[in-house]
Amino acid sequence: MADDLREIVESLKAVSHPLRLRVLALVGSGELCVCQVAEVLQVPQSSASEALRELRRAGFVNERKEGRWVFVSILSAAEASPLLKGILAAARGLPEVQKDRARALEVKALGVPAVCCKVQKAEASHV
Amino acid sequence: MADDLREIVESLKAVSHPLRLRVLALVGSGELCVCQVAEVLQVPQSSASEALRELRRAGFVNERKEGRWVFVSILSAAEASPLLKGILAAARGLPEVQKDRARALEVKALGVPAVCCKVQKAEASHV
DNA sequence: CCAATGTTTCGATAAATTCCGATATGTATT
DNA sequence: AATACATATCGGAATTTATCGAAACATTGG
Repeated sequence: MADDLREIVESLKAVSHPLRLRVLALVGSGELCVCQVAEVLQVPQSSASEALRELRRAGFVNERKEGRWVFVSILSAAEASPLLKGILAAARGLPEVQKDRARALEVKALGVPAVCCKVQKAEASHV
Repeated sequence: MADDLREIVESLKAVSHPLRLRVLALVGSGELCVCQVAEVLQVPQSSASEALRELRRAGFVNERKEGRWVFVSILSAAEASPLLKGILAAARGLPEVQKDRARALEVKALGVPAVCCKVQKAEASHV
């Protein structure tokens, strides 16, 4: 994938961040839309969006648009790379990541529309 | 090794840096002393030392003192971790890293004392 | 003890990153 | 067209990081 030092450094920078690493690990366990990511991780929607943008630039994930929703998943080309494998393997064992995954199951069960409305409400009542 | 999100993020930050990644890859191909690292990578000795400190804090390398020299190598406990394996695998393919390794062979052939004196001289003539 | 030398830490400025509310963009629905 | 809604981007103050010469520290050998 990346055959240049700078590119790999940029990719590493992308995951050298608590939220972005959690997002990557979360997406690594299955496709999600942006609002689901924001809801699962309990962060502002703009933060989720920015985290995903960086992960996209790093070449780790890709997006699939469906109407106004954007679904994100691990880029299959990257899935084979030793680097991503190592990162995901390291992340999988973390308690925080496991909790996020459990929460993702609940959120997925609700369906996308319900979740996204919930996010909107959370934003509004955020003071 | 690291069983906490923050620790892994700190480890990733340590290698999200051109010089530090090069240093890690270099040490990954065999033990070197600090002055050799500085000479191979053509950086000030203090930069090499700082890079190694971060890699040590990240749990990737350890040191072995021999007189006034400090030899650094990959921490054997870390060598087994998927994360480090992935990082080293990704780095190995980079042209810059391969050049560094070729240069390391030359520098190693000179022996430690000759190299370290050379570094001193380079510093002095650095204007 | 003193000088030489390898390494580490400090200092200080410049540059990059983080964070999230506000705003903009694009897409469906009516 | 107008509204609603999901996502993306912007602004910009606060925090962190990078860099490397200078100075401090540690070890060896006279």
